[in-house]
Amino acid sequence: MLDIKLIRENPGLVKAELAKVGVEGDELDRVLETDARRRKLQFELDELRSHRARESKELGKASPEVRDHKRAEMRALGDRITAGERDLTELESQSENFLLTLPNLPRPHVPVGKSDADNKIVRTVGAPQEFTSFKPLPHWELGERLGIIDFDRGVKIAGTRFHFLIGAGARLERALIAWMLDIKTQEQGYLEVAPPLMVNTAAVTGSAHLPKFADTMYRDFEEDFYFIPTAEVPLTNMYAHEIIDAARLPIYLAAYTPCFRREKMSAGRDVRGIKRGHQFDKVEMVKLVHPEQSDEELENLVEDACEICRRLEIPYRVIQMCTGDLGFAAASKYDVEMWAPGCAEWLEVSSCSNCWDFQARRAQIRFRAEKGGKPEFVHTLNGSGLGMPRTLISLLETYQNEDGSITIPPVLRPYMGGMDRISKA
RNA sequence: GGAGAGGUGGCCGAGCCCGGUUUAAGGCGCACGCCUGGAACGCGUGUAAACUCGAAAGGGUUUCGGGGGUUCGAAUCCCCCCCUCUCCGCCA
Repeated sequence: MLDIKLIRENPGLVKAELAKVGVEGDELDRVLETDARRRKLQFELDELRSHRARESKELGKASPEVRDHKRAEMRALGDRITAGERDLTELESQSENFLLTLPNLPRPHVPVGKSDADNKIVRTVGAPQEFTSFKPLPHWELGERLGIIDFDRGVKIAGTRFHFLIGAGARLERALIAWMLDIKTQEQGYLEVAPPLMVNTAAVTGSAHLPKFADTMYRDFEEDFYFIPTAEVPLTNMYAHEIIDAARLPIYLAAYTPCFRREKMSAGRDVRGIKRGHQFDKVEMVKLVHPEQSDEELENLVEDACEICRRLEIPYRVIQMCTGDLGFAAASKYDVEMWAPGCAEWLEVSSCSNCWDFQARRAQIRFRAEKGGKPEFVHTLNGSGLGMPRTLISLLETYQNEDGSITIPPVLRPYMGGMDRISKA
């Protein structure tokens, strides 16, 4: 959420920045008008309430005659206050509801652009390998031939975009998760967390997935539960409505969780293989940091994601999102893409965002810089480290052999009970 | 799911029956000052957040789990909801 004070004091700037992310700021004038009315009403109401408190106290001490005499007058005052409170609540929720629909503003260094076509390739590490003796297969063929991915039975019991991982396939994913978490916790300084996979409306609003993305999430309509679309939601909200001691910052959190997405927006896209399912596993990183650190922390976060690609020895590249492709909550964002030779494309395995104070303001995550100082909003960052299905795709396709077997990357062998190759059972 | 007990400031805890005398007692913690060679003890002072008016100094309002109601006036009375604990039931 944007700071209403920033909009109030600098509407021109906010409009210009919103234009960069493709949002017309025309409605800003309306919210400013609402805000002005709200403040005026707030002041008037405060005066009335102050008056009532004093008078009521006097009335308590007054004689019964005086009391009866003034009662009608006070009653009218009470009615005015009640009416004013109703109006104030209405104005507040109007402003609030509007502010909740505005996206974050981009950082100044983010390249201005309209769509993903304007994104910038920051660097490419490793070159896509040449397959000279045979043509690399896509993972759906490899997986089915090896019997480690079963699409038909996934569809049978759940529907399209579901699959089974079986035997060494399931084991391989579990190995990836354990290995990634070990790197996060033992080398990169993250605290491992196993969060709830279902969260309430407040949490999903705090992370800015509501109100805008309501139709992309699964939910329980009877009980105010949303199935998390990413662990970013529970991790970012972990410290909601808290004032964190500055000495505890930065907070680095890592979690493995399944993620649930309706993928309504992408109906018909990426239907082949395991690239885009309704449910997928992911290791997620979240950082809560001092505002002055967040730009630098984002760079480190991207590196923490890239480290996984490096150790798997799979070519990857880092893409800087332009203003038009930042998404709703990010002020700055990088994607990490891994090369998948079978389907011959770069796959987004990580998306790393600096959300600035956008989520912190929604979720009221604050810290106190010094004793007695005013609480300030932290900055929140999140990034995948990494998403399983696409990492699995790259891995299977990269490490495939001519006979259809898969070589297990050396770093994962300890997590596979020493197995060095997946062959047809 | 049923029954009972609860939810009060950073923490503990009184107030609720019986509405106004509370500026939410008292304690702990924390900060500062005095005391001390230095500390402990002791003494004193202070100790939330949000909104809002104001150039500032400073002022006003709201918040006793959340919402609604009664009332001139609600932490206190009434209704609904949420959460915690104890016991019972059911269940992986």
